[in-house]
Amino acid sequence: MASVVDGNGGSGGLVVTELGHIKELVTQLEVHLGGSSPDLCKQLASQISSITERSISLLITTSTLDGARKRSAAAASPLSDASDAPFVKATKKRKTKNKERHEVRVSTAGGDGDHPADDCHSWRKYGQKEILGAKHPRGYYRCTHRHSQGCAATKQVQRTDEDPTFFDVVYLGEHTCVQSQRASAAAGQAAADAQAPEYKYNANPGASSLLQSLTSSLTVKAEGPAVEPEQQLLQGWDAPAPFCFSSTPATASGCLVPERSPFSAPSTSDNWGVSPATSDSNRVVSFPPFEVTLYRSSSCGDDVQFGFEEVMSALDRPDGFLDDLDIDISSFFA
DNA sequence: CATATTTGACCGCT
DNA sequence: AGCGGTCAAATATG
Repeated sequence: MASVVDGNGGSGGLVVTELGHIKELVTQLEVHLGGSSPDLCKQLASQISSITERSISLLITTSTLDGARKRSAAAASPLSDASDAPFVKATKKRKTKNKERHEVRVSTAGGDGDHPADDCHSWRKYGQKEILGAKHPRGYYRCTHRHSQGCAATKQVQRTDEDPTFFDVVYLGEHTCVQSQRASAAAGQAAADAQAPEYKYNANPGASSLLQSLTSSLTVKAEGPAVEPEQQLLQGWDAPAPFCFSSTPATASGCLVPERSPFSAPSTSDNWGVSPATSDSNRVVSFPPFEVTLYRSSSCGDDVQFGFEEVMSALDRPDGFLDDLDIDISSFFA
């Protein structure tokens, strides 16, 4: 359930990955420290800070949520941990049934301080509960189109105990709706949905679909063993990476909202359409997290268009970065 | 008036 | 029995 693509079946490896990323950023920072781009240094420092924060969050989450879960399934085989089948014995019925469950921790940045940033979906609150042992109540939301379109997606939002500026958001179920009635910030999303409905699940269509394209149309050297399709659905949630990837976009739902994003310019989802010819190389891997931050809710549905240079520049990576990752980008930037 | 939120009641699971 | 999740009537909002 709480699976990540780190080859360890747990978040420990992820934290290591994050720490590696931090180290890499520190190295970059050292290089640029005496340089002529204080802004870059600032950005690097900010990235380091944010990744560190995520790592801490991850460790906290691991020791609470995962810990509780693992305690309840203590007898389960460690190897089966990553498949969503810890209930081998009691497969009859669970309260959460077969709903996909994805957890993310988001800050109020991009939101209004009382709510996490908009995730480009219309939610309607249907309940609130005081949760035992938690300082803050949990809000229950379902998709606005539950009745009109039978969309069964729900989410639970709860302010974290540790840091009131952060929320734990749990998405349950998949969106089956086409959000053509979304009136607010995502006005442009409707058209995008019509043409590329698989992207409607992404919090940041431009950034997410870019990386979706990257991960689905490119051959990437994985850090760990190849991921099974079922596991692909789960990664990116318990993971602190700012994106979730999926080679099966139609089943991905509710990506974490990146807090800061260089993708502030408009773009169309279909500009980043996945090449059908590359569907056989759709292995999803755990990227060294692209530091894409500063997501604004107002960018939901915005059309963004940029080229490779801009992307790499925005990602603050050298052009050869992808080469280092053994990524074949030839078919991507046509 | 239509739609969204609040909130106590209800229900199923452990 | 207690807890978490959902329902639905009352209320609020535009």
